Amino acid sequence: MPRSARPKRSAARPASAPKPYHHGDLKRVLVDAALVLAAEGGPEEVSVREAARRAGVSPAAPFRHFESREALMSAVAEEAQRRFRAEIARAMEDAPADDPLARFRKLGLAYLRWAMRNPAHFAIISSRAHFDHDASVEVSRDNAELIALAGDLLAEAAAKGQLRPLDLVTARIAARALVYGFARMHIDGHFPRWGVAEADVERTAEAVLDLFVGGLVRA
Amino acid sequence: MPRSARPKRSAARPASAPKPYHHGDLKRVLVDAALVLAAEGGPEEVSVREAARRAGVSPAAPFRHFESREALMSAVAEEAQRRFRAEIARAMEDAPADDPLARFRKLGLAYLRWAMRNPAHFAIISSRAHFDHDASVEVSRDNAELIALAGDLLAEAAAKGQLRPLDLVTARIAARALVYGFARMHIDGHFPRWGVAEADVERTAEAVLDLFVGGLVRA
DNA sequence: CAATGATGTAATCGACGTTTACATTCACGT
DNA sequence: ACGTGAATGTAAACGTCGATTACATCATTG
Repeated sequence: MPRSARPKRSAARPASAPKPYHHGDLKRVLVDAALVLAAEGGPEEVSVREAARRAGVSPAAPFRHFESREALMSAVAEEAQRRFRAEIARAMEDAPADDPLARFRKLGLAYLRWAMRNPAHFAIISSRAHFDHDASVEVSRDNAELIALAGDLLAEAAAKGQLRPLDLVTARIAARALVYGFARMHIDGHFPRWGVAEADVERTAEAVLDLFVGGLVRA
Repeated sequence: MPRSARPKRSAARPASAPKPYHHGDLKRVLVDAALVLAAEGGPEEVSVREAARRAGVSPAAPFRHFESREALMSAVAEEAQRRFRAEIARAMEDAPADDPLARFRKLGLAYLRWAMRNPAHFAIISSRAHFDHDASVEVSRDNAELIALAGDLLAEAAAKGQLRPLDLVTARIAARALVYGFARMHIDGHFPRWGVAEADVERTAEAVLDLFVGGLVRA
């Protein structure tokens, strides 16, 4: 029975058709499944076998597309990084072009907001424990750009006389430590202990950021 | 529980004697082995089997003393927490008793110093991922005391008019986010990317802390 | 000194990452 | 249209891990 026109990789294959031997877009599906697994149970819960299971494929299949679990995690990290970068870029668009300190604040807010809402994906991006950062140009480049952006904004603000006298390199590192620390406190479950309810986390993040920026400005 | 219960069996067995069936102090030895494993390869590298191997005991033996890997990690966390607390206490002893802001700074420095020198143990203490915080009263209590101490010092400083007008709760959270973030940047391997060499990390930590405290004081 | 409980071992289980040999299908040159 | 090689799937296996079970050894104590 010649199955005349096979929907090779067209949209949804009819529900009655038998599962085709080839998946069509397994690589992408595996990454998506891994993203979901991470979101559900944290980065550690991502397993190659479970991703394969959810993709409806044998345990060995993923290894046709990823050398190892770490390689899969790298792909996951790159997708997460793309989303993160997109959110940052969007936030910077509607920030006042002429006020570097306001832009700096907006940058911090966007960083924190995304981290609060995508804790597992943020965790994957942010720690060497989950994939090989050195092997992923994209994540490295994005990160370098973020660092540079924050540094430039601080330098502009200083040039405009908005800041008290301080070392810009130190300020840049302190700013990063502040937002990264806040994000990790959230990820690592500190806030219940600090009396900060889940619903208040974003508000608290803003208050903390404002307090920090307030400490940078000239009195 | 004093740690004096040493020669359960008469004396240390002569090197030539056959290995006795009972180990004598397996629980302690397992925790020590796990601490070493963590220090060598990070918290994730701690395995029950490897700890058993290093203790010269069968893979099932540890389960006589710990219900699960997580229980072992809890014991590890409690030992690490003891060491951390001791270092903090020591640092607070030689801090000026009458200058709350100086004490606050000293507290931050001690926190960072220990975290820089014991990254894996700090990581274990600091994240729910590695053991069940809620099941460990000791770690919870220590942490609450640390939070309270920082809060009290800030409040004292405010009462003495050392601080600019600010919300103390927010300042406390910001301070923690700053030091925790710095510590995690170190753990998660951010600093090479930030142009901070390993040798400069403690110096940088001090600069960052000073910049933050400088932002709290009244101008 | 015998009973009992504490603490060890051996064997086993299921989940995982990964590899190997083999099966199926796609893509492309003739 | 065909046939062949590359791409992509499966099945089965290996070793490691956490964990459980049945059994062995030993220390304590009535």
